[in-house]
Amino acid sequence: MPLGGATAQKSREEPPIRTPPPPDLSAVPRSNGSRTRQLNEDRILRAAEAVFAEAGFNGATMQAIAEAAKLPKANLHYYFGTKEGLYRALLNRVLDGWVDAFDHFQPDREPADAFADYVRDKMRFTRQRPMASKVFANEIIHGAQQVSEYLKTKLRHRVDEKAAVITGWVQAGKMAPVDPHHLFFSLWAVTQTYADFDVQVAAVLGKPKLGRGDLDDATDHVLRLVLRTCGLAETRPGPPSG
Amino acid sequence: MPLGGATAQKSREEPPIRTPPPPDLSAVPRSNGSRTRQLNEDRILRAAEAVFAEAGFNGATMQAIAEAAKLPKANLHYYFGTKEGLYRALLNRVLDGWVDAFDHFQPDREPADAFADYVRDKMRFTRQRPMASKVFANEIIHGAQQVSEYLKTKLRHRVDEKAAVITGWVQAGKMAPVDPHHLFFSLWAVTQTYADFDVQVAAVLGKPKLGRGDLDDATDHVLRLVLRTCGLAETRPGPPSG
DNA sequence: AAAAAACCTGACCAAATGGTCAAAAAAATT
DNA sequence: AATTTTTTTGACCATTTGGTCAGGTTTTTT
Repeated sequence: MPLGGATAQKSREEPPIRTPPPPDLSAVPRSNGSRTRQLNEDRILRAAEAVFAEAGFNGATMQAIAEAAKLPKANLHYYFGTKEGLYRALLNRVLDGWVDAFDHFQPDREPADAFADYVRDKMRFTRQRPMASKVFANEIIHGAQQVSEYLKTKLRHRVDEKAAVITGWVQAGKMAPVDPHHLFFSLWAVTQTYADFDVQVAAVLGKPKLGRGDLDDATDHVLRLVLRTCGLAETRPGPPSG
Repeated sequence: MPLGGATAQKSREEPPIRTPPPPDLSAVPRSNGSRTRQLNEDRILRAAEAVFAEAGFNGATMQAIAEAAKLPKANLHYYFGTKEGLYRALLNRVLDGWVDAFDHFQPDREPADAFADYVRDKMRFTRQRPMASKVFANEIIHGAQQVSEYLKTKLRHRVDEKAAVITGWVQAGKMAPVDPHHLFFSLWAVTQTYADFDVQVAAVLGKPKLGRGDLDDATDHVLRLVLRTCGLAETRPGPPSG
């Protein structure tokens, strides 16, 4: 749980009565498992994902999210406190699915299989939740204010860990030498570009909108690119006929 | 000149008098070459690039841009009319430098050289004007409202043209078969990721901020990736010793 | 069924923000 | 030097927007 959740209220002025400082629960969303709460939070987060992806943090309005969720605006504030609270909760959710794909990199696996699985996972995510990717991309582009801690600790360690696995493969002669960190950056870039920059890709391909077939082509291409980069696929330098 | 310039005013309500529709000058910035004008527009655009990159279109405020440019806010409106006008002018400027790099792809060149030059150009741009890249990325992520026309026409044709060159190389047996369009998407992705997502890259590398050395490493890596993908570099599958 | 807790929401703010304008200063032109 | 054009700005709006709140409704607990 990398990020904090919703805070309920904050008074503008400190009340004169010094109540015993409540334990700082600001980091733990007080989501008792209440049925309605669960349902509504999910509904709001879904709406927020779409609106934040489309308009960015500042462009998104609580009103727009409320309308997308078909709930009154005050309701969002009830569950998430502030706009930032909602945003953080959303980022949380997005980030959760982010690191999991790393699990494919196990020392005892065949590199080619691991990369293939990883790429396919990423591309599947791109297809299924392009909005999530955009929200994340937007956050990073604008300085990662909310997630920089996460990047510097959890993500970094995770990457270091898996970079070591790749280094191991290289040293075992199982794949061509590649800078593992930069390899990850490239993997993220080439897969997420189909979510974040979908409009550009579609425009250049002359399609009104990316379809399943396009994403399949993209996956094939990316797969080839990665395997060749790692020396895991023959690159017959000539026309397919010869 | 892919995009329009500044529009001066727009009335909220249609006046009852049907004045003859004025010739649509909305697309032509009335920038006479006045010395001060040239100077101030440039100054404002530079400030705008930084602010828009950092905060996105909606997050950026005219006030903030004015302060960055050290000019009163009303001055920006004098030169660019509206916030959108300023934004479009900025995008214009950014886009100008975007397509030029394509010139490296000439049929009679050695593929390896063309790709190397292209990648180096892109990486140089990433290093020198990361803000510009971010402004552009932001625009695309949020639907490319202002540049979709440009993407669908000028950029697309340019890419098609150069894709043909690459196809030619493949058919001549000068490089491994690759989908040229997707290859471009990958080229853009892996190079621009170092501008757009610099914060993430730095965080994962454990640096406070990307330095020249990091960008050099990145360039080496990307170069290798591209050449291997195109079958233009031997991928000795083993440790550097063997 | 009564009490408590959780939930809902219309009506309201205060602040921020894009944009306007008129009058003055500076530059360019005649 | 007079006149015209361009530039400069402080003061000023109208609108938007995040956030609050009180009082009511529903659900859960006892």
